[in-house]
Amino acid sequence: MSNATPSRPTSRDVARRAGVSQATVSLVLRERWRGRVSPARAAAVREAVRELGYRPNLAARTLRLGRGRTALVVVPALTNEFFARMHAGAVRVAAEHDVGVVLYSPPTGIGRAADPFASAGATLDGVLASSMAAEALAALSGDGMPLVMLDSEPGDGAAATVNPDIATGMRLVVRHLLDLGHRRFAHIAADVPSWTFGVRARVLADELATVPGARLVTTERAPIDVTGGLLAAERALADAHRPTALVCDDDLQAAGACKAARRLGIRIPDDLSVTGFDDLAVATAVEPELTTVSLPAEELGAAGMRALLAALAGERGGTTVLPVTLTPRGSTAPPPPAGGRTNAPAP
Amino acid sequence: MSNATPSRPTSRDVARRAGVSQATVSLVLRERWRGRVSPARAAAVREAVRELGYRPNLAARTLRLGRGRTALVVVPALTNEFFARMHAGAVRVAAEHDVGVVLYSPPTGIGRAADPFASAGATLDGVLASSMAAEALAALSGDGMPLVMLDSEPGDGAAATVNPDIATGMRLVVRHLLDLGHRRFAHIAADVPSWTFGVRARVLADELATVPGARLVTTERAPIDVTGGLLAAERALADAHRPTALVCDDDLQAAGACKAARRLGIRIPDDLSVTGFDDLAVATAVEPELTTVSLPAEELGAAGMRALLAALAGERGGTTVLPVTLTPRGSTAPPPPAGGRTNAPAP
DNA sequence: CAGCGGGCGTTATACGTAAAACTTCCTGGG
DNA sequence: CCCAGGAAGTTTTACGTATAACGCCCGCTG
Repeated sequence: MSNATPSRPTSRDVARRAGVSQATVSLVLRERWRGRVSPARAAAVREAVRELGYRPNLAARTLRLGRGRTALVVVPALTNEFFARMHAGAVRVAAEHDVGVVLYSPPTGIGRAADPFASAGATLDGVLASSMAAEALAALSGDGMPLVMLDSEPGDGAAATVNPDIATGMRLVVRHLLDLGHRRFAHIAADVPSWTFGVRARVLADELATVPGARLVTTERAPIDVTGGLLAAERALADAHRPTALVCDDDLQAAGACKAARRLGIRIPDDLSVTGFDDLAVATAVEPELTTVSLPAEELGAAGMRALLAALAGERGGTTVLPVTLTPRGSTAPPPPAGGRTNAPAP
Repeated sequence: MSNATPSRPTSRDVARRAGVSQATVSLVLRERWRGRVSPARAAAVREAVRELGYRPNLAARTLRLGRGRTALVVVPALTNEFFARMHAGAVRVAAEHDVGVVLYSPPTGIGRAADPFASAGATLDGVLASSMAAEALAALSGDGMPLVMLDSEPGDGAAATVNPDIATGMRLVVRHLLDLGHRRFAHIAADVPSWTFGVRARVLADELATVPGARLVTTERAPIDVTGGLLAAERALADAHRPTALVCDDDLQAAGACKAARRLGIRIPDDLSVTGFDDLAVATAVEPELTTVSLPAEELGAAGMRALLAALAGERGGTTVLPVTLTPRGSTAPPPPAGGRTNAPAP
């Protein structure tokens, strides 16, 4: 177990053991030996590799090849379940292709974009970035490093973009509520600038504009957490012309909104309908369960990584849009009878 | 934008530009120039570095030095909020010390431990592993790679171990319930083998044993999610001799348990007390909010990374235990008056 | 004045791998 | 019989960095 040399075996050690030259070992291991090395020797090399437990030194390989097999994944916040799931999908695909993943999560929002590249530097082959601002692109595209954007504004700098069909998701939510009879809406919006939230706000407004009498009473910006949703809902419901439907940008906010309503004695879904977004674990943890939009988070990350691998291989991909579905649950229902009026006549 | 040579500048390019040799550049950049390079030349080198936007090639540096500045972090499942927060803490500390982080999350539970080392190989300097089985140690300790365990059984193979004070956490939960008057308990336990869950079960049993009349009616194993907790609670509450307190290993399970109870017409906390563990976001999303144990997840990851950095520097650390706190909320209360009897008299 | 040590720099080499360039041997066709 | 050409290897070199080993020059001292 403990030899004189506890250091890792090199390809030269393998060569010595197999009785061949180091070059031959390299040829065999790189599967470049068709018509270059006899099958018998190749087998001997592989046997020696097995016996010594040899693993190629990645630093040396990367140095020699000019590129490694490592992708940088940038996510704003891993503690957000959606990003975590996206990341899991990306890591899974990367692992399948024997590509390592280095994670970068900006300490304070989307800020200093140069840092991760300084630390992971030349060993990186590509970048998979989620929900990032455009200025971060500049630092990268100049380096000729393939960049795939996830959940972001499709732009020129990226080799490819993979997005969930947010527009359709929000459209389904609004239609669902309109079909139930709702006309007075409030939007609890995420307080961070991001493509996905921009789309949600725009589609919400657009859809309401197509229905006479329907209107957006108020938009409240809030952090993406339970407390944020709670406080925002309190503000939204304080309005005399109270909305009957609360459209939230996130399930956590929706859960908070439900708490706020209950504290005000407003029943869900009888008096107020609430919708979330993303279909996180919390959506089925609360009561009533949240009507929400299910996003294929894992598949999004997986597709993003596949696009990045394709880009590394030279292919140039466009924008991929993944389908989303509306998942109706218990937090939405027709508005109360007086839903159309301000002062409700008692039945 | 597009030069003849789009490739990264090397230290030789910097040397040429500054009118010095490549060795001098290296000396300046490594801060090894005290009495070796004149301040004027050093400044010139730094100027050239700035102008060219030079970044050292990490692969070459790693190859030369025999070690890099990269740590492997192994977590069972990033989509678990607790692990995500732990990981965030570890990444933060690593970034502060200019150390890169490679993430490995086993595709299927805690399984093949050799894989990540194959893919990240020789460039790794140390490993920070969470909730891993002991056999994974073997593959590593032999390589002489420092290993720090998080949230795991303190063992010999690791350079250091950092754990939350799970025993105290569970003790606080049980005392809290006992003080409220509960005597019939059920345990909804995580169905994965892990140090932390073993401790919880043991402490729960031990504490109940110290109080005459107190007993554990049943232990139900369940996956760590809402549905798992829901189904387990249904089983636990089907018992004729129904428990008055449900101790869950995780907040998600506790949330599911609350749903199950409500479906059975059991009020929380009036008829049944439920406790969670970890203090995840869901704990305050549900109603009533969950009484739970707050674990310092970020700090755990941060302390683990600090221990790993210390180990890389040659220091040998022991076991660090981080304090936890009980966070009482609305899901616990004294048992109903008939709590001691099986057939409750209708009031 | 010769020697010599210290400040300032350069040249040369090693890390482990990949692959181009080269050598050797063998077979078959003209 | 001789040579083209391919199979089967080996030798050599390059990747970019860090540092050991080596000069050179200047001022100081015996």
